[in-house]
Amino acid sequence: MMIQTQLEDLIRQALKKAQKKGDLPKFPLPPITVTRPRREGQGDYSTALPLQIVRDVNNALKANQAGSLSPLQIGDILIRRLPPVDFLERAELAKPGFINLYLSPVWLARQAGEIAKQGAAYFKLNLGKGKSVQVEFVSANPTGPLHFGGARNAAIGDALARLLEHSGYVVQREYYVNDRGTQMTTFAMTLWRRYQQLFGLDVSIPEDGYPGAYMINYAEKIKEAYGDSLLSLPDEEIPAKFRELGLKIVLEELKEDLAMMDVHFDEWFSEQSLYDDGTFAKVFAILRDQGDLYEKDGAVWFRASKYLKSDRDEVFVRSNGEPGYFASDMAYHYHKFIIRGFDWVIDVWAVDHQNQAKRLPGALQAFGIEPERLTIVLYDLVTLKRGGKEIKISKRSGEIITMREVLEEVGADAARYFLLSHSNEARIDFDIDLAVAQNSENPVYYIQYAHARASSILRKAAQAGFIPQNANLDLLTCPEEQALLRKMLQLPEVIANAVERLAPHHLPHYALDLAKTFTSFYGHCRVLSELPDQKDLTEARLMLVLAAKITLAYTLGLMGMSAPEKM
RNA sequence: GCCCCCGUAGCUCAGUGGCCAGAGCAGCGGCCUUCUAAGCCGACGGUCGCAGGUUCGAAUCCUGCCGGGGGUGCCA
Repeated sequence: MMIQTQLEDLIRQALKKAQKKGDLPKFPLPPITVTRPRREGQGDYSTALPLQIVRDVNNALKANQAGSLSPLQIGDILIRRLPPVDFLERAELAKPGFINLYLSPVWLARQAGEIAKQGAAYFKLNLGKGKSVQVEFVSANPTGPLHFGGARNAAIGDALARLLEHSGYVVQREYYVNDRGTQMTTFAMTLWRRYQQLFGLDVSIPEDGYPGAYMINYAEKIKEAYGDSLLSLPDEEIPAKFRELGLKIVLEELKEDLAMMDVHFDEWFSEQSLYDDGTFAKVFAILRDQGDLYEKDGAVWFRASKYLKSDRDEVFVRSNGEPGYFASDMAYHYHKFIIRGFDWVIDVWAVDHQNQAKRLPGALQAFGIEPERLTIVLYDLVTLKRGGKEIKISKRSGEIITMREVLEEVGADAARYFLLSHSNEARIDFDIDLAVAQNSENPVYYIQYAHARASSILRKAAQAGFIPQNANLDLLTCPEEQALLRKMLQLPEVIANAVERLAPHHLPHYALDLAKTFTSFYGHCRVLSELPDQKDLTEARLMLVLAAKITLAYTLGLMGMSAPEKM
């Protein structure tokens, strides 16, 4: 359990005890929170509980005609009732009514040993208690290479999945493949024309087709595999055949691109399969039988107004007979919750889907699915910059800046770091020059360097024959050592906060903080010493270095970044 | 029109009820016979978009306004 949570329990116990013993009157317990103060001298943790309960206390006392208490008096009472524990050194009262809590330096020092012994397990939480959660992310249309914006989706989605996995959830990563509908047909027909062109036929791509040069590459792949044998295909077979071939090529490419970022999916879920396996028909029947569907203007509408605070209904089946995106989304989420039974589903979408994000969870009530079970994480777009100037993309030529291009230029670690370091709702100006810079301007290298340094020290120590197994950790008392220990202990809190808010951007900020604290320790505290009388200290510090290395690697791992042994 | 997001140090951004607002970078001043100077230490730097309100306490919550972006489709 996190130390923060343990302290909250401690304060709660003190309050209960004070009430039981009659030091304080009885009133319902408020939520008790212990936070990390910003400033030094205010404890490792503090609580403003006396200020929060002073009114309740005095109202209760007034009812008993028993005078009144000040926040400081209440704080004093609570401190006296705090049960003694090994990790808490002392509690101090501070004006106007705070209780500042100081961790025991000896206990802190010994955590280095715990981390070294337990490894990553030290930081795992059990917030999820085995709940199953699906994280669906990226899910870009399979009609071409991934745009760079998709990289942000991948970074956020994968980091969320990792955070949840390490917090006691059973996680499934899913990519939703929009393999049906008008776009797919247009894609297939563009591909067909490009294929024909490769054999010198004078044909042009469809009016609203995909003009990008990558389509020619796809056509060439088909030519390599099939030669000219497809030219004679009957007209009615062309769309389906080229859709199938094109989809296969694109999906392979998507998998490769995402693998460059070390992003892997458990399931590539086909939209078309919802229609092939009867899920859509089932959903349609359910809604129809509930009276949630009606016809108007030749289309079938879903009575969204029945479930949402909205007077606008949704088109379910278009007048051309094709189900709309809303229908697919309903069927898809029916499949997620009812057929596959996920406890919780997180969809990672770009902000331009905000309207659907607002409506879909409520609409699922039509299937008896509580809206809270679907969380849609929205993130803002990414603009690419080079030398401070925005790189414009040309829609007309169909040339986009692909995720692969940027990853090849800046590297997956830097891309992950920058894409993750902004809150989801904030727009990102991604400066390629900065991400590529291998100098002090780039925090990515600073963080990884800290890990490489820790590794280097441990390597050298091993060569020198140090085996820090029974080190006397009580020797870790200097400010830099203690600061490093405190920072490492913060990681579970960072994870818990990131999970609670589904905000992975806290990780890169913490990582930088941790690296800074480690490097400061490195600068102040010589680890490897030749002096015989320093042997104990060296061993203790080696444990600390090992613990720091584990913590750094774990943090980098949560972000999907590598932790190099050498740089 | 209505709805959502953003507006914090020169720049890029954290911080969403707690005690004198933080980091990185840039700029300024120190520090390399020492485990990687891709480094360390220090000083400087802010009317938290504006105006009201709620609260013992507001960058954080509420209302209005200003500026930027997005949404509001028988596109996804």
